[in-house]
Amino acid sequence: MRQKRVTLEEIAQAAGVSRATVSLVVRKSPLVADHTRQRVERIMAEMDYVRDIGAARLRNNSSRTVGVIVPNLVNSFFTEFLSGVEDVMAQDDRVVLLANSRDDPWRQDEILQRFRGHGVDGVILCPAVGTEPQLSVRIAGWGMPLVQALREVGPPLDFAGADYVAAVGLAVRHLVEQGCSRLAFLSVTARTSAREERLAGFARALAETGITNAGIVEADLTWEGAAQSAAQILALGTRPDAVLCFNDVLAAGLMAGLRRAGCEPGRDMAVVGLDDLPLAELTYPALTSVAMDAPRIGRNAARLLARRLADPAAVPQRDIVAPRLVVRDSSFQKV
Amino acid sequence: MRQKRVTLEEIAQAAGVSRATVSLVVRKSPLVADHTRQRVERIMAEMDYVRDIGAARLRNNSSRTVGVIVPNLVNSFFTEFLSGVEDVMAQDDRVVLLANSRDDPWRQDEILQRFRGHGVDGVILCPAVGTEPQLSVRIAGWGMPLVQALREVGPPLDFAGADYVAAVGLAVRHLVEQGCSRLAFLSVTARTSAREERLAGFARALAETGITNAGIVEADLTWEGAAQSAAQILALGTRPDAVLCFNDVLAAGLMAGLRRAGCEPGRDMAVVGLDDLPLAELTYPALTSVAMDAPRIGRNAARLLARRLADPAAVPQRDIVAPRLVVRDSSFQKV
DNA sequence: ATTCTGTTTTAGATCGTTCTAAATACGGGA
DNA sequence: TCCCGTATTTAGAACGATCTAAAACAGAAT
Repeated sequence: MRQKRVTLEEIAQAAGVSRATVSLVVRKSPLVADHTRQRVERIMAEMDYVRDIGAARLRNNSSRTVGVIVPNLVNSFFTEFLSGVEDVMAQDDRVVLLANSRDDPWRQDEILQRFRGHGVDGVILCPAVGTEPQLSVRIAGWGMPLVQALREVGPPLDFAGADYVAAVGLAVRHLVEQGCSRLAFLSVTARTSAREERLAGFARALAETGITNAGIVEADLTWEGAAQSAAQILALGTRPDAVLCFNDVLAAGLMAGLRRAGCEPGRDMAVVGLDDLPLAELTYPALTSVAMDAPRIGRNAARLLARRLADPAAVPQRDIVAPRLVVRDSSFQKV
Repeated sequence: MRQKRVTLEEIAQAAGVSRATVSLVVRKSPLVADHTRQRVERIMAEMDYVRDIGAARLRNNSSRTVGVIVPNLVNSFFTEFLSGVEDVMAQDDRVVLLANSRDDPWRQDEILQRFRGHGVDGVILCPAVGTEPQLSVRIAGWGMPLVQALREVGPPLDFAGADYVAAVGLAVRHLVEQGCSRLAFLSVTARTSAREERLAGFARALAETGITNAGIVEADLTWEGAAQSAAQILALGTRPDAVLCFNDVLAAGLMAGLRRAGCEPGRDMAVVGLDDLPLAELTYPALTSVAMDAPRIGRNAARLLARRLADPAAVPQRDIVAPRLVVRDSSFQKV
């Protein structure tokens, strides 16, 4: 039995004022007299009035709703990111529409249309693999404020991410200090801006430190994928004494695979991850990683969007968080 | 520059029919003639029409929007659950409003009001610790369809969860088969229905197998909390040879704590978790756990809500998924 | 009293859709 | 030709808020 809503009209009736006045009270306008405001507020509380934001939006075009699209809800990096977004949005009394593109550009399009239909004020998007570069301008064409996060397509607009080039640099320098001299990189097959950035960081760090590139191996972005690539890594022309991984999930998988192949990570081979997910503490040996503070990136993205909503003409801004090296046990190498 | 929406009226104009007819086309009503439908559909596509769901809801009271409230976005059990919910909702062309109560009943109330204001069709709630038992009836009083998930307060209504009593039974029987004879339980301080259920399962399983209860220890629901409780467990009056943990996060933390105290899990002490999170594969030794299929619980919850929306008078239903034991290396015990 | 401020309040139109009830069109059969 | 039933279409009133422009109300100054 769907309840009927208490409306402004009814409150107005009960308070002996007009709908318009009650509306002003709801919106905390300074125009209404104190005694009126108090009376109306009391009555609203008594009658359990809940403002209909949908109806309001119809008139004034602000739904206090934002869409968030992530490519994945299993990788905890994205959920920590999401948690940061949700956090700031809740503080601003906004609500998050969540959707999972599963890294499928077609699904992503569907979701965007759905969001459009729901009248979101703006969108935070981590573009799916294979997203057309023009997507961000298409979205702009709809008049829908957009912030990209973690990955990026199209011309540089509002963006919240992390400095993976620097992150890779930190990791490589750490390994060099540990005495490693032949370094491999475990990358992923999926082509995203995040991947390009890490590869670029790898190339740059090799150049800067002069360490040997033992090779780049690609794996699927899963635990098993990484475990299977252990064999490839051990068979590389120049056998590496350290492996830097695209992220912690791959690093954890790789360590399992190496051990299965009789190569003990943290002793026979140094392994370093990226992201510093909570699981880094729980692997064995505990995983050395570079922390990216995903919740913070999420908060940044939310704030960027809030800024854009407040001032649609603002100049595009990029918020990049700095990485922090967290040394644990997997990066020692004692041959 | 916020774009103006293309409206029904404009489509109607362009197609030389009335607003009402276009509305019928949008809703795929069989009432309109085929040639009209086709013409209108073509024009809608040309003009990039997007139906305003908010406006529609205002009239017909269905927003195709559901709220989901979880107490936590870091524990991957909840995010996998969420992923299942989102999945089914997207299939039904519904959109998920996500919020995180952080296990705070007061925040949870705020969120519910916010959702109410946004006119959600219904809510999936995993109640925060300390939620008043009357909450579910209060929500019903608002005419807001509700499905509870994973945890439960108040009289039995629609609920999607897992059979933790059976899960604990599986784990205990497995440990007994391994030759364990003195069993401890690592529980949590937070008082939820999930906790009660697991404790009940523990008591029942002890009674059925006749194994010795070495004691129940409580920890905070974090990795560090569990690590610290290792000492307490080792100091128990009857020293246990196996520990069953509230969930995998605690189990992983406990294993780290035990090892730090010089007690090797999987050799000196059997450890079993619950939930079978992805991290269970990555701990060392790999964690024996009881899989609960969180995404499936999420899908169940979504379907329960869909059912309730379709038929508000349906008799309450409970969907409980059966547990599955996953044996890995942490449950062997070879003193 | 009247006029003039400035403060509060309000009627009525509006947002984009769906609903209701009624109008119109179309095809036969009488 | 006219009438009737079925198939299509439509005008106009909702839904619950906000906006605009103007009205009502004070109190002070003339």
